[in-house]
This record gives sequence, C-alpha cells and structure tokens, in this order.
Amino acid sequence: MAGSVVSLQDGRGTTATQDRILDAAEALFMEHGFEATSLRAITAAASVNLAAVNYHFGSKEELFEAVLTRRLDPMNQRRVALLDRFERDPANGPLSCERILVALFVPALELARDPALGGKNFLRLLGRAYADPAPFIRRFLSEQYAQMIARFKAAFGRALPHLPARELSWRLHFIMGALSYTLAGTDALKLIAELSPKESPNDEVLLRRLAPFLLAGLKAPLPDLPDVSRELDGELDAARSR
Amino acid sequence: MAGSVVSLQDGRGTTATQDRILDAAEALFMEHGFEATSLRAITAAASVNLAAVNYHFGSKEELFEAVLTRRLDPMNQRRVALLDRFERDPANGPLSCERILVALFVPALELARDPALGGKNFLRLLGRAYADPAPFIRRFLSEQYAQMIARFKAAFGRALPHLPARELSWRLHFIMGALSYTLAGTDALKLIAELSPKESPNDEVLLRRLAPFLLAGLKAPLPDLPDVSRELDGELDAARSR
DNA sequence: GTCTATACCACGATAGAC
DNA sequence: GTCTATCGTGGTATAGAC
Repeated sequence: MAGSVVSLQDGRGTTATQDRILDAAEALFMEHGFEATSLRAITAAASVNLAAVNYHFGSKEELFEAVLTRRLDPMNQRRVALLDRFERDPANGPLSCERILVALFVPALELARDPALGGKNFLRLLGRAYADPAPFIRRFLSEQYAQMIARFKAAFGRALPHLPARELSWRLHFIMGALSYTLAGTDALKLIAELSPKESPNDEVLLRRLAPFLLAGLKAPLPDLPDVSRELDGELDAARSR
Repeated sequence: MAGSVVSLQDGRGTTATQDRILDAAEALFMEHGFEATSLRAITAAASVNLAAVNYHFGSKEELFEAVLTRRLDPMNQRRVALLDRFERDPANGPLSCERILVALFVPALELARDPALGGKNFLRLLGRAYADPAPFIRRFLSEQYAQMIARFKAAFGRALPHLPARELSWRLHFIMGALSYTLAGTDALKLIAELSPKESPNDEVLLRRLAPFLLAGLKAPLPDLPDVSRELDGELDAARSR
C-alpha cells in the first residue's frame, strides 16, 4: 500500500510522505467516497501520523482536490492538445463532431487503461465527484474544467454552425453529464443493464456505446417546437385537468 | 427501531412528529446534501428531540430513504400508469419513442411544478442522490426504480424492434443518467451554459431541451464499428505509440 | 407507545512539545 | 517536520419520564 504509483519526478525526492498520502487517499476515496473516508483511515494506510495530512495539505478538502488535480490536470491538457493537433491538421477541412468527441474521450480512455495514470477506478471517482453536492467540489471542478470546456465549445461551434450558441451550451452540458454519470455509475444500474459479467467493468465498451448516442444527440433537430414538446404540452395540460 | 417508517394515513391524523421530521429533513437534505446535514440540525428545525429520528426511522440513512420514498414512489407509479394508458389507447398503433419519453418526463415535471409534491428542488435532491457514492443510496434507488425501468424498457423495445436488447439497456442507462444529472446540476455548470439569469432554474426548459437530445441518441445507428469507434481506435493506437 | 435527557465513541482540526 | 494531546461536533444507544 505504500510507495506505489507515480511519485512524479524528484531530483532528490518529492516528499515521500506527500506521495504516500496521495496514493492512500486516492485508493480510499475511490472506494468509499469523500465523506465516508476518514483521515484516520488514510493516514493509517499511508503509515503516517494523523496530523500529517493537515500539515502537508491543509485540510481534508484540500487533500481531495490534490488527489483529483494530480490526474485531472494532465488529462484535460491532453484533451486540449489533441484538439489543437486535430485542428492544425490541414488534411480535413473543418473538424467533424466525431473527431472532436474523440479528442474528448481518448485522454479519458488512456487514463482508464494505464494504472500508472490512475486506472479505470479514478474515472469513477471523478464521475462521482462531478455530481457531489459538496459546494467545494463543484466549485473546484468548475474551475478545473472551465478552459477545457470553453475550448471544446468553440470547436463544436465551428462544426455545427447552424446550432445556436445557447443550444450548444446545453448539449455540451448534457454530454459532460452523461459522460460523468456513466463513468461513475458502473455498479449502480446493474439492474438496468443486465450485462454479461465479463463486460461489467470495461470503461472502453462503455464509451464506445456512449459516443454514438451523444453524437446523435448533438446533431439532433432543434427543440423549438418539435413533436416532443408539443406532446409534452398536451400531456401536461391533460394532467392538470385531471 | 419501533413503530417506524411511513405510517400512511390514519383516520385522525398522521403522527405530527414524523411529518415534521420528514419535512425538515427534506428541506435540509436538499440544501446541503446527505452527509453535510446533521441530525441535530434536522431535529432542531423540526422542534423535536434528537433521539426522535432514531426512534421513528431507525437511523439517518433510513430517514433519508423515507424522505425519498415519499415523493419518488408516487412519481414512478404515475410514470407507469401513464405508460399503461398510452399503450391501451387504440388510436395509435405501436407506441412511439416520443410518447414513451413523455410518460417518463411528465410525472417529473408535475412534481417539479407542484410544491405540494416536493417542488423543483426535490428533483435536484433526487438527481444528486442518484450519483451519490454511498452504497446504501445506490442500492436503495436501484430497488426503487427497478420495476419502473423494466416497464419502460419493454415499451422502448417494442418501439425500436431493430435495437438489440443489450444496446437498449445501455441507452436507457444513458437516458436516466443524463436526466438525473441534468436535474441535479442546476448550479454546477453555469460556466458552460452562460444562460440568461431568468432561465436559470427552470426545469421545464431544461427537459424540453433534453428530450430531443435523448430521443436522437435513442435512435442513433448501432455502434458496431461506426465512424467514431474506428477513429477512436486509430487515435488510441497513435497515442500508444507516442 | 412516544418522547426526553444524556452518555458514548469516532470524526476533523489544531496548538504546542520535541 | 513530526507527533501527542485535546477540543468541538457528528451519529448512535439507552434509561427512564410521560
């Protein structure tokens, strides 16, 4: 349980203590969530004193943020870098939605596949954090994602010039939500999916099925007053008068 | 652990204490989430003794479940009833996906619009609960949703006979995820949406935009080996060799 | 049965000794 | 830098009053 995983570059050595805490915290947060993981459990697993967390990171909340940043920041940077590369590629004209989605998904898959980058369980932790009620988590993730999202919104905007900016914002919101939620929920909806036992924990299969679903939604007709809305109206009126 | 839980309508009046606790708990859970709400805050707001919660509900977790069941159970029953009504209607032949989605959305909107049923904030609580890491919440919601989901899955299966059952299961999973996430996240992604101040908390607008998005995803081409997957493959290979 | 007062142990945080 | 001691607050359990 000790000096595992990355321990990023250290000339003479990043404080071994901090890395041991980060590794232990990541594993326990992944398993039990933020609130249900005690500092006492983390420090015991890392073989350090209870007070070490507060000394090195300031608080349990800041430790949680450090755990996320360590993986998330590089992933989002890779997303943007991939998108840059795609856009500079002169071969294809304007970037297709498909390729933009690829730039969004591939770094997540790389992370999921490489245990040294966090492994697939880290994505579950991330997805859960994304929907956590705790205000500090929501604020933190909003800041972490802000530039990356803005960058992708611009790219999608060029790929879908007919789509109003507001509508695009919503659809991007739906995409990020479905992505986070899907990655977080592996165990939640076994009842729905009745999936084969082997397929269960495979994030790649998940994303491969999610991508076409989201792509179709992204290109869906505008909701100005299409079938659904009208039917919805009618049904709501009927419901009101019942 | 004694005369616990619902104690539904009784001639002379439901126990005032239990209802006061449920109302206070619902309000506080909505505002701060499960973990961040203390029993002491709940019992103070309800003007009852601290031990009353454990007496009437057994534990904080069971209180949370009671808070959810009170609104959720009727809503899911209405969803199924609406679907039944649509299917028995002889006018239209096989039920369209649009109308099935309507049966899924309308009871949620009714709940959101009627403060007596919980109001829109309850949907936020529900969406957050749906993505909560706590195992007891995930288990509880799975059970609550199980029959309803099975019912809708059968209906969608008839509307989309070409879609393999497994693929349908996934897409239903995505739909429930996007729905929960969307309803939960009103404040989360203000950064993405840059929405007009007035539009912000309107759940109806949200669902009207979400419905076409999900509908298109539901009808998307199969992901066997379409464009996205191939691009994804190529890009992953490229990433590996970098 | 219903409710109250109170005791318990685990938690996160911090001050101060080493 | 690291540790021990301690504080306030959390969920829970129970004994006894009405």
